[in-house]
Amino acid sequence: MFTNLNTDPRKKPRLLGELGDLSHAKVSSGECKYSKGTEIFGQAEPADYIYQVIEGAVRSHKLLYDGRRQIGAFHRFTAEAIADTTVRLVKRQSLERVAKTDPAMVRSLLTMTTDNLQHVENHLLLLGRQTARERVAAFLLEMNGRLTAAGVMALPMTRRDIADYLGLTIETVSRALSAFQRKGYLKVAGPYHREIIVLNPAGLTELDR
Amino acid sequence: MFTNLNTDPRKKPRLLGELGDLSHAKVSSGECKYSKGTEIFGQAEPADYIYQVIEGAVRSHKLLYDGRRQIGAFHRFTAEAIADTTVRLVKRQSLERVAKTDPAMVRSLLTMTTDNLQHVENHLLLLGRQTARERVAAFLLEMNGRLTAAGVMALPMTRRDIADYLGLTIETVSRALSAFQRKGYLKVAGPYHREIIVLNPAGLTELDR
DNA sequence: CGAAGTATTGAGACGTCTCAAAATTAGTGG
DNA sequence: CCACTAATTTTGAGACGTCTCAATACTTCG
Repeated sequence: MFTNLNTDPRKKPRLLGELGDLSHAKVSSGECKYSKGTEIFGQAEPADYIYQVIEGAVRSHKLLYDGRRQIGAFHRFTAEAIADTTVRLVKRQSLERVAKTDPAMVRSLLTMTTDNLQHVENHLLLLGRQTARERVAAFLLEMNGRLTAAGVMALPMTRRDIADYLGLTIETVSRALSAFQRKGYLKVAGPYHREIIVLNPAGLTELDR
Repeated sequence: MFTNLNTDPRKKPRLLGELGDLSHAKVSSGECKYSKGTEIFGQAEPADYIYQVIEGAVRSHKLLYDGRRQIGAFHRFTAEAIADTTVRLVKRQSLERVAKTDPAMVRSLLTMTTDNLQHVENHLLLLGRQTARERVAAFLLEMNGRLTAAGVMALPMTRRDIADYLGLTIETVSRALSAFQRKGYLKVAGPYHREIIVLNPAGLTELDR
């Protein structure tokens, strides 16, 4: 998957994901490790680099001047929490040079970007036109689709991350989850950031139509 | 610009835009004309084609089962309203064949997709975290940036289109515009769908920070 | 065990939506 | 060009949902 990973809406770096593997490509790249909670940007000129997550999990977000935050996507490469992460840095300039000699890679990049675009456009509909409960239901089903089979999954992020992904407050997310539990749509167990959710998808799917 | 143009969130066609010109490319393409209000899709299998607007203006949107709509982007190639439009159809399959022989075109597509992704990700922030007035202000400034110089512009779409673009109701859009007029941020004149807006960007820019 | 961080719950405030009516504009046929 | 009708926009009043602020509960970590 592909996305911005920004603190400033005006800067436009890119984050590479699962589809492409640039490790053998003829680009000048370097790996960097970031521990949990570290800002990946601010350390290199964002717009000049492309990032690929090798291990860990990353969230990409944008900020408004007053701190309001919107997460665009979660990127997960292990079952871990938003945790220690290794990232490969690729100079954009270098990439564009390679693009001329490696058409397959460009095609791969195009596929990734297109997939990401589809995800983000679905997210527009969610943010623009769905209620709080519909958003939380959609989020749970999205996570469920990516993870373990059969409605059992871990939620490796905080309520704040979920809220900022769904354009809600943490209180509203919490209330929605509580309501779903009361209705028998899910059960929660386990420690923070590794909560186990047992889904009864029937109810949620109806909400998420 | 690049975007989905959907009635069904599950189908994923692509709409090409200003950057690329496929008319001379070695792809099998055909032009189609659509009059105002026509659904471009439903007439060919959406997922199998890529679309490029040649003349006119197009909006792309997604729908929920109950009719709630979210517009992802406006695409404008004349100053006209969402009006009669000519579209070039390119078979996706054909495009992928060409991609192997025409790396420049793939790079062009990648650029377009990346640009579109940036636009959509900014829109996520708007839909997730900005108030109604901030959204309307951002919309006006976005349109202003694309059109005539110096704060004079035509608004070639209905309140419903604007509302669905901003994730609001038509009433809320109307109230925001009225409030801006009362504050002296803008003046409106002219007929429906060709309203002339005279901006005083100072106030709006502050709102749109 | 204590402290800090995170999540849940409650009560009220606020903003947007819904529904309804009035005003304005567009389109049509005489 | 005018009258009439349909469509769109504006405005108003109240309903509803989410946010804000505050208190409590729970978890993690020292």
